[in-house]
Amino acid sequence: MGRASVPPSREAAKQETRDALVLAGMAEFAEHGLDAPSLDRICARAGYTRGAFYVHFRDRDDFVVAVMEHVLRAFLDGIIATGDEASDLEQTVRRFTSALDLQARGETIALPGLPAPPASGGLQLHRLLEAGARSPDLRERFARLLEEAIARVGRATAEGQAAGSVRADADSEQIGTVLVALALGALTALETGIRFDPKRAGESVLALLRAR
Amino acid sequence: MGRASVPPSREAAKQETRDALVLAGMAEFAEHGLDAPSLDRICARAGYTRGAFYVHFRDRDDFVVAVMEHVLRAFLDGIIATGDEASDLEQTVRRFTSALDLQARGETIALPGLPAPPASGGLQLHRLLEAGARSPDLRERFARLLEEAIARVGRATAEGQAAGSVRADADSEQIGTVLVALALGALTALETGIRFDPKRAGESVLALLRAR
Amino acid sequence: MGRASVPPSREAAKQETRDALVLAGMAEFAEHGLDAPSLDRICARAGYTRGAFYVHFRDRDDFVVAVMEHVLRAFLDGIIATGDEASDLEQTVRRFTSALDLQARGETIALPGLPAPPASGGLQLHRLLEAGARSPDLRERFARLLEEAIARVGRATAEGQAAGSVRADADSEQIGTVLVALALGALTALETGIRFDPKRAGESVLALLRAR
Amino acid sequence: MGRASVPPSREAAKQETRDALVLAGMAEFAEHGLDAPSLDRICARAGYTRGAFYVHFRDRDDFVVAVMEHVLRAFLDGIIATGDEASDLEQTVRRFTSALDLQARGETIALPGLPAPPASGGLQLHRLLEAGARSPDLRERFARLLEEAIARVGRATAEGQAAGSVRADADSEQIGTVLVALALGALTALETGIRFDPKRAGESVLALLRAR
DNA sequence: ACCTACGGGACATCCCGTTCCT
DNA sequence: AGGAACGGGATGTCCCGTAGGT
Repeated sequence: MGRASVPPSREAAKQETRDALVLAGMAEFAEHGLDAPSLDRICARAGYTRGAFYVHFRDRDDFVVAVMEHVLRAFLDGIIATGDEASDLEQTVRRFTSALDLQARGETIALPGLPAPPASGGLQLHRLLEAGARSPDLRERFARLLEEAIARVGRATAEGQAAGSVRADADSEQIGTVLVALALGALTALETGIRFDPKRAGESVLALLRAR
Repeated sequence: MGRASVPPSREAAKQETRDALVLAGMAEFAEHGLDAPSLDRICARAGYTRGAFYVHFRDRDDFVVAVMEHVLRAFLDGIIATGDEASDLEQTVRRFTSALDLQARGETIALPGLPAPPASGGLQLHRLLEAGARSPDLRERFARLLEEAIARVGRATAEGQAAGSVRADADSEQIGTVLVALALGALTALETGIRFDPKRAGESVLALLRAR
Repeated sequence: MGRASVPPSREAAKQETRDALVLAGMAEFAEHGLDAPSLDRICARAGYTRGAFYVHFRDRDDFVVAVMEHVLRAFLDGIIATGDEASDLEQTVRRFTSALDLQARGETIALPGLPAPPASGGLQLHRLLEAGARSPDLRERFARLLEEAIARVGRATAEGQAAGSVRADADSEQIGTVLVALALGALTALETGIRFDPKRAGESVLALLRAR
Repeated sequence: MGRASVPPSREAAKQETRDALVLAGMAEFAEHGLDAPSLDRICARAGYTRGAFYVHFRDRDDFVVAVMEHVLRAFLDGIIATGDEASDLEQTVRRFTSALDLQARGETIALPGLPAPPASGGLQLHRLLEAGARSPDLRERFARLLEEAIARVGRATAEGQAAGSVRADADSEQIGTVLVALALGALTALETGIRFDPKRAGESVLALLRAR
């Protein structure tokens, strides 16, 4: 402590600028997609010009990746991390399908960290994949995250098997993989606009997994 | 009918030009993504200029959609349609996981209609979704296709149940939905680069579905 | 003649655009100097964008040269060419000093071809020289023009000598050179803001040249 | 006075930095013109960064003016001031035309204070005028200098008339004005690249002025 | 006094869509 | 149908002036 708070002026101002740009980017991308918004529009919305932009980002792609990272983190903080304790398998699946259900109704997942998700339409998985195609770094980050999810679901499965609530004749790790893939597929299915009811699908899967 | 015997040369030449452009587009998109290639590059590769391009396509997006439709059709013709008769559930799943396995090894799915898929990396689902985001028309087409797949898998499930090889305590239609979503998720998983073994995952799923 | 006037559409439109840009450039340069006006300002004033600009000019310097050529031509058409017949030496000198006198009062030389010389301050010799330093082509053009002026004044001198109105003990060609240099110097002197009366200086020179 | 004996090291170091910047500026301007060299280039050449620059100069224009003042002073010290006593008119004219003749041959006027004028091409009057257009202060300084030259030439003329070597039927002050303007014009003429022989022109002028 | 870096603004290139022309 | 090029708009680089920081 002591005098640590006196001159955060420089670093703070810089971070403020960067954040303003990222926020503006999130809003513009949510409203008009990843390609349409010009840097001038985004910078103007943040109250800066492109001169400021290129202090913080190498180029447009670098910026897109930064924004998607922010979105991804917000999504995870809001959806996964909230209740990471009571990780019983049924609850995990139901929490996820509920979130999807909200998204299916266009009500979007409440993304904490956003002033107001204007018309975001939720996570937009395909944009995340697209950004990942541009940045191996982001792709890697996303992959780590998925693997962590797989591990977590796998553990929940094993616990369920130990407790006798999940059928025992299946490799718990494989079940983790399959369920996470299914989650990705559900997101994709929603984006394609096909008739897809997340809750019913979730119940069907749970039925398959239930002991007996 | 009627005056069909006059030289179709006019129409044929036109179609030839269009095809050349689409082919060039597939190659460029496969090599450099959907955004990078300029129309000049693509047209030059096809042996034309942009003047010809705008005779056949409304704008760039229209062209992207046309190319993706072509890719999608080729994919389906090659993977699904080949053996659409012996639609027993296990075979359907295995055929798909084998295709994914090829893709996982980077050997790409042999796309008939391509001279030589240079570095395409297969279907690139996220590009298809991206294209769908631009064109409601393409999205709709893709959605219909998925729903047909769901119906087909649902029928296979029902037949399996009737034959006693698939567990009976599940709505066959829901199983179709879940399996197709799972297929989409598997494609997505591969694109993210996570450790994912399509064949093992497929076996796990079949195990869950098996009677007993 | 015949049908020469039917479709001048393309070429004419192009020339119109170019002219509009040059006109806007003249106005902006006259008001704010050669360096200050941005291309965006100039193009906006002409009713276009920079996209149009680069169809007609290689870069900013190329444009500056084009504008200065236009100014130079206008200056010559207005000042020299008007009365190129009665080229007796005294008249030539007086016409020029009168023009300078106008410029000295800030009233600018009426430049035909300009809608209204806003605050041009006349020819601004130093800008012409500056432009010449950037473009050997323009410099060359300006040099040719000066040499023609020298020749013309030389002839007028010789005629004056033949007629007995100009002292005979001087090389008429040298007199031409000296008088043109003097004209350049007078323009320069005016730009420096020193106390300089063109008419009186002209009379002094004529006195030196007069026979007797 | 007072405390003048404390080490002047502070002041001296500062002046040294300023001089280094001006010297670097002269070199860069001589090599690439007034506009092209960036402040970063100039400062790097002087061994500093822009941080040092803005301690000594308000902005770029201020710097350009400072450099041009330096150049002007060097020019005057070298050309005019050397022999300012023996101011007989013929000698004054001949000294100037000799200097011009050197410049005409591209040998440049030896500018004391320059390590080696790389490709300076001498005074470059148009740059001086350009700088004057930016700085009323410099323009004023230049104007004073010209008026002093006019006065000096005027006196020399009057003396020549008194001695009977210069024709008496002319206002000596006007002759001064005309000769200085002629000098400016001669400089300009050289910069345009026209065929111009300073010595011959000088002789012609002297002939016009000679008594008889 | 001097350096580092933030942010504003200009310029040149590239690309797309349209229009005239062949 | 296809080519050529005009004109609009976006991107990235460069440069200047300023404000923290040493």
